[in-house]
Amino acid sequence: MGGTTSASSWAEHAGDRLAAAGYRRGGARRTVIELLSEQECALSAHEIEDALRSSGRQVGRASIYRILEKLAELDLVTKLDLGTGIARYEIADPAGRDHHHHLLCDDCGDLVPFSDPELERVIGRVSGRLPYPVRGHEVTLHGSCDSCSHA
Amino acid sequence: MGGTTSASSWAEHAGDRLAAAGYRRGGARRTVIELLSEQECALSAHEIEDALRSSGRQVGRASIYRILEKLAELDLVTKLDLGTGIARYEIADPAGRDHHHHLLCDDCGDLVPFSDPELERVIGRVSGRLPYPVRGHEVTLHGSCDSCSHA
DNA sequence: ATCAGTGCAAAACATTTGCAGCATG
DNA sequence: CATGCTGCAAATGTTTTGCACTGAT
Repeated sequence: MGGTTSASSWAEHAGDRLAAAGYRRGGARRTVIELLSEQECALSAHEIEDALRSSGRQVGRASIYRILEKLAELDLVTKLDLGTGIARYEIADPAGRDHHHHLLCDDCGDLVPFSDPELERVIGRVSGRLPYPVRGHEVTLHGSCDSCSHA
Repeated sequence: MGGTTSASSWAEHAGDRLAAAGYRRGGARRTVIELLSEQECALSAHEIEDALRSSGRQVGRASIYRILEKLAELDLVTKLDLGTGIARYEIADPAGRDHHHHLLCDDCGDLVPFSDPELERVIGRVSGRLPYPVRGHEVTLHGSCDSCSHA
C-alpha cells in the first residue's frame, strides 16, 4: 500500500489546498499535517498531542482540535468516532488509493485497517438507492483481539 | 419490515433476558425498554430523556445511561457513535430480522435506516479474512439531506 | 504592518460515579 | 424485608471557546 510517497504527497496536497482556500500553512498547522502524513492509521487528538510532544514539536491542545476541524472541513482528513467516545483522525486520500475501513477491538481499542474492492462496489450500489447523495462512508467491524480474548 | 409485533416481542424478550441474568425489570428499566421498543431507529440518551419526560414517565439521566449500558452488555441494544460525539442506541434484533445500517446527514444529524443483503454477505466474507473474529459491524454513509443541501 | 493563527485557561458538553432513599421480587 | 435500582449532584474526560499575543504573508 502507498507508503512514504503518497503520504508526503498528501502533506503537500494539504498545504496547497489550505493556501488555495486562503489559509496559512505555517507553524502548528504544518506540524500537525506532517505528523498525520506519517501515520498508517487513525490517531486521537490526545495521541497526536503526545506524539508531537515526544518529538519536541509541542502544539496546544486547542490548536490541534482547531486544525483537525479545518482539515476535516476541507476533506483532507476523515474524522472517525468508532463508539469509544474519542474521535480519531486520519488522512483522506482524494484518489481513494489508501481508502480503508477498520476492525476495532472493543476491549482495548486496538485498530486494524482493511480494505476490499467488492465492499466498496456494493456500498456504491447501495448508495445510489438512498434518498439523498452519499458523500462518504465508514465500515467498522467489532471484535476482541487475540490478547483480549485470551485474557 | 417487522413493526409492532417484533418490537413488542423484543420488549418481552429484553425483560425475560434481564430476569434470566438475575436483574430486575421494574420501574425505570421497564419504562426505557418500552420506549426503545416503539422506535424505528436509534435515539440518543438525551432524546430518550426528553421523550420520556414528554410522555410523563420521567427517568433520571444517570439511570438512562446505566440502563442502556446494561442492555448493551446483554446485546439487547446496539450503541452507535456515528461521528457526532453523541451516542445513539437502538434495539438489537437477535434473529437479525431488523438488522440495518444508517445514512446520516452531517449537517442536521438526520438518520435514515437502510439494509442490503449483498452488503451483509460481503461483510461476512471480508470478516473471515481478518486476524480475529468479528462479533458485529456498522456501516455509516454520510451526506446532506435535501433540506440541508438546498439551504 | 496586518490579520490570521496560536496557546493558555476556562467553559461547555456528554457521560460516569457516589451515595442516600425507595421499590421490586 | 433484603438487595438491587433510582435519582440527585458532583466528578470525569473530551472537545470548544474567549482572549491576548505571536508569527506568516
